[in-house]
Amino acid sequence: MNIYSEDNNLIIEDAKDFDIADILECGQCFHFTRLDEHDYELMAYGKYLHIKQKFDEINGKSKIIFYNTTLEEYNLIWSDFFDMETDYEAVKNRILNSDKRLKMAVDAKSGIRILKQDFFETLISFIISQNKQIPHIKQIVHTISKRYGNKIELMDGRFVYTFPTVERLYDVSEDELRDCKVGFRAPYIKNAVEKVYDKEITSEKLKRMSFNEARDELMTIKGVGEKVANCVLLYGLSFTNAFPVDVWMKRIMEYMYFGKDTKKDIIEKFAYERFGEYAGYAQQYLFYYGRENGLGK
DNA sequence: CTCCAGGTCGTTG
DNA sequence: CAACGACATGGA
Repeated sequence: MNIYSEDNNLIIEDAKDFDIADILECGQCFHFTRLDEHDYELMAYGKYLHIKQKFDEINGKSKIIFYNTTLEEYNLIWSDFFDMETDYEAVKNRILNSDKRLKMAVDAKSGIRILKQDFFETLISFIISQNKQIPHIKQIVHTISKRYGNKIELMDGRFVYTFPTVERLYDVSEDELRDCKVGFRAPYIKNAVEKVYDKEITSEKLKRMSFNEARDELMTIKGVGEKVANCVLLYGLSFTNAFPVDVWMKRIMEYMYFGKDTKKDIIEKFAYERFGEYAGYAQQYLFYYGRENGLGK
């Protein structure tokens, strides 16, 4: 991997196990827009990023362009956000040692990385996600950001909006939330915002807890069950053993391992026994691959 | 029109 | 505990 600056842009050449489309489209985040093939803009940690990846047809190597980004900003935010310190070749080896049957999924979606997203944004986003399709979730996250986030003016004159802080959302009423089309989730969001605002729940405290303690703590929030808690643990708190089981993962795991209707907590336990600390990564390859290929119908 | 979506809650058996 | 309907909203 080779990093350098060029015309206000930051360039990374030969990044291993990195595909910006896989990373953003695999269902772990919602606050981004696809501009073109491997060309995206996204918001995270109060920043806007336009990122584009070009692949060399012959050797398969790529060049990633972080537009208008300094090395300082990359080191401060994007390196962590994109989990650049993790060796995904080692991750894949561990997963495949646990089960060779994931080879199809891992090979097909080999550019996935588990983003280290902001805890609060991840919590609210996945409360919204329940019983909704991904395009709807994205739409609602964009609406909430546009109404209550910070406005950033881009160099071309366009405006983009960061996800709001907990302090800003604290002043937003349930009716105003409903007007963002969150429906019956409005009181759930309210409850989550209050607990985080009051510092009853903080990412620092959760990160110091064991996996089970942190999950139980998250589930004290109304509207946060096992699945949403697992998503927050995996995407927003770096608990890589979290294994969210939604309708898709249930279908996929039943198709691959059980062959019959199986309860979600049995599936989750099975995954942890098989993949251990790497269960979260395994889940992401399976979810994205299985969903795209309709595994388990 | 009916069915379902990266679920969870409250209520019954 | 396990099972089941309700819950907003929008797209197929």
